[in-house]
Amino acid sequence: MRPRPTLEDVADRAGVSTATVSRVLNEPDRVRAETRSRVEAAVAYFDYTPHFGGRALALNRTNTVGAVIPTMENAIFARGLQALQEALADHGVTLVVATSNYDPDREADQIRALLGRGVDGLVLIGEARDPATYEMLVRRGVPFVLVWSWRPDCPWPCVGFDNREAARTMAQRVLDLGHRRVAMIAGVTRGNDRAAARVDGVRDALRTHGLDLDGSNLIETSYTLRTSEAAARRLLTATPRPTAIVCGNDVIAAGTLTAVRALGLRAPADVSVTGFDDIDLAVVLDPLLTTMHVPHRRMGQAAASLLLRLRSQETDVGNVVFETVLVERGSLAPPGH
Amino acid sequence: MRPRPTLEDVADRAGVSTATVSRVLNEPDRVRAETRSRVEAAVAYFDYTPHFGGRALALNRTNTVGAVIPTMENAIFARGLQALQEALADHGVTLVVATSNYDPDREADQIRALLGRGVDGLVLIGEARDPATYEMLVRRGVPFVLVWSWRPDCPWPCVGFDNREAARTMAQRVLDLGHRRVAMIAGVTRGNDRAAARVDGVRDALRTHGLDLDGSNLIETSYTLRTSEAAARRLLTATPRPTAIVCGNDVIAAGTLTAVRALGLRAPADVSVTGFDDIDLAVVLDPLLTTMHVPHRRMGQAAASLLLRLRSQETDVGNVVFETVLVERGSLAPPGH
DNA sequence: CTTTGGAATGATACCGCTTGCATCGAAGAA
DNA sequence: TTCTTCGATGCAAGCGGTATCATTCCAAAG
Repeated sequence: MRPRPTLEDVADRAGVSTATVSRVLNEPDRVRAETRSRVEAAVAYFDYTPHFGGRALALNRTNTVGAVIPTMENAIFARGLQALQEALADHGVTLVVATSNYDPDREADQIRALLGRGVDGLVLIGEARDPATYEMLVRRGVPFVLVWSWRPDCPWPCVGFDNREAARTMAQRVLDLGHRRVAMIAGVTRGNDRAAARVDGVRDALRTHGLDLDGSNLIETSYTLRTSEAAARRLLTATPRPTAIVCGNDVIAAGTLTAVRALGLRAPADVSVTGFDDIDLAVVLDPLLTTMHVPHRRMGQAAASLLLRLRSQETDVGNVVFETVLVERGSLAPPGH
Repeated sequence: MRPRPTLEDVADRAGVSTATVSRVLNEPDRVRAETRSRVEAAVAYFDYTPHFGGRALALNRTNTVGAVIPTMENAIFARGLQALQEALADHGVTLVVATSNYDPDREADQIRALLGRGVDGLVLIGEARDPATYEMLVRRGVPFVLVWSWRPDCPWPCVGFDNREAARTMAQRVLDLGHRRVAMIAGVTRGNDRAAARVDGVRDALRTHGLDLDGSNLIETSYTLRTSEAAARRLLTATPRPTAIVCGNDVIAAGTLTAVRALGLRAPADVSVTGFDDIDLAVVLDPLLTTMHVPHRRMGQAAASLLLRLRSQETDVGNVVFETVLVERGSLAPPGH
């Protein structure tokens, strides 16, 4: 195994200086065609690729952006990341993904790790985090964009939708169908503004009917099948049993449907169930899940676009707000149907 | 926004040389406690973090390893990646993930891209790829490990299980229950040795009963709900209808169950369905999916371990083979039950 | 023929960090 | 007291690129 070829090796073989080789690689037009082809031959001969570290040092950029997401274990973020990655790749930027497992401290660690790795841009999920983190990002001048949340007056560049409003819409629909014993299984709201906003939205809707969410009809759970099934069991074995359960996301809804079945009940006849996010899972459940569709891919693309603009010194790129769409499938029906 | 602090800034403030600061950061024991704490104070003062490029250049390593997976859009690889990432992080190594979308050419591109980013290790899925790619990896001396496949005499370091044998076991079980009209919906086998091995395994089993897989009872499809549902419809509307459909993975099985339901049939009474991989999806389907459990997390951990050893010049690290376990749930039953 | 302008290329100073080697000083040995 | 030893620290040479500025060369203008 020979040592890795350097610019100088290529330059020597082509009989030019390293400067010229560098130019051939970066601004081909600036060198005479004949020279260029000689250099290209030498590059091919060595199968030369620039040394990442050298380049990063000279340019002071890595063309890498990082994303910190809560988890890869459910598909919620997958599609958005895929779109993000593709859009960035079109501009020669690589995406590095890290996960926080919904833990704010761990998220901060991962952000630090990515910065240490020299990312020159960051995509973060949601808005809720320690102000010190924002301060650090601003101080270091690292461009970043927040995805998945949007609210009026968000002070940071963000791409998302109004979780609260979307959840309100969903709950309103449930109420419109005649449900009055409505419960909610929410995601853990600590450090998770999306989960919190969804709770608020459901509460907003319930209040217009003089109802509320409290200890008796609101449970927080992590986004896993196991824990959400347990939560659903609690709700479903209470008296009186709710006629509808609004879930914080599709995974929770899946767990809930499992509990419904396990208890010998039927959805939506005995209890309606709604989800949120509209991941693939929603259409393989039985009954098909009524859920709030979120434009995953478009969020990923928009995040890429904002971030690229921020990277090129553009300031004040604004926000991008998407609409969500309530997708009615079989899991929601009037009570008793 | 001040310019990023450098080692020199820290050194000046602490009244020492850059060499000492570097030592404090990398081999704290080699510097006197009193000096060390002065340096640490200066580091804290500037909130200094080493420049990635500078470090990579001086050390000629990035402490980054790359993984190229087919897709993030289904959960098959998520858990393994998570485990891989955690295990690597314990050793100060960052994981960078890229996706190929099951396209061999694109995979090669992504490998090149990762090498260009200076990864000093690579995790790849499966064994099937252009020999030129292997040659390049060897020539550049980049350590790599293959995950998700294993076969006797695999010439590369790999971590996985015997897909063929596992598929054979599954098909054998189907046959043991009395099924004779058995069909398979496989993943696309081009460039995917796991998919191909699973087909081979099923074929092995069928042959012991004088049966075979051919154009009439074998369909290849991409790993998506939409395409696999379409494939299942084709099989289920043929005459005579198969009494069991062995699927190349759980996603395909989910699509198949959707088709079963859409056609007014019932599983397993009218047709049994089996999956492969045992992702979370398997336990929210109705009926619960009989599938082959694959030790995702352990594969991720083992891959990390092998790769770390290869990185530290260790050679000939061998392979790691896992057993898979047939998990019987509700979707498989004797024909006509 | 000389002059001049511009295009092509070369020489070289960084970029920030690590590390081998030199230096310094204090403690222990002679 | 002088010499040795060794731990602690500094000096400075890279690591592999990029980019500025200087130089060369050639052709067209004078």
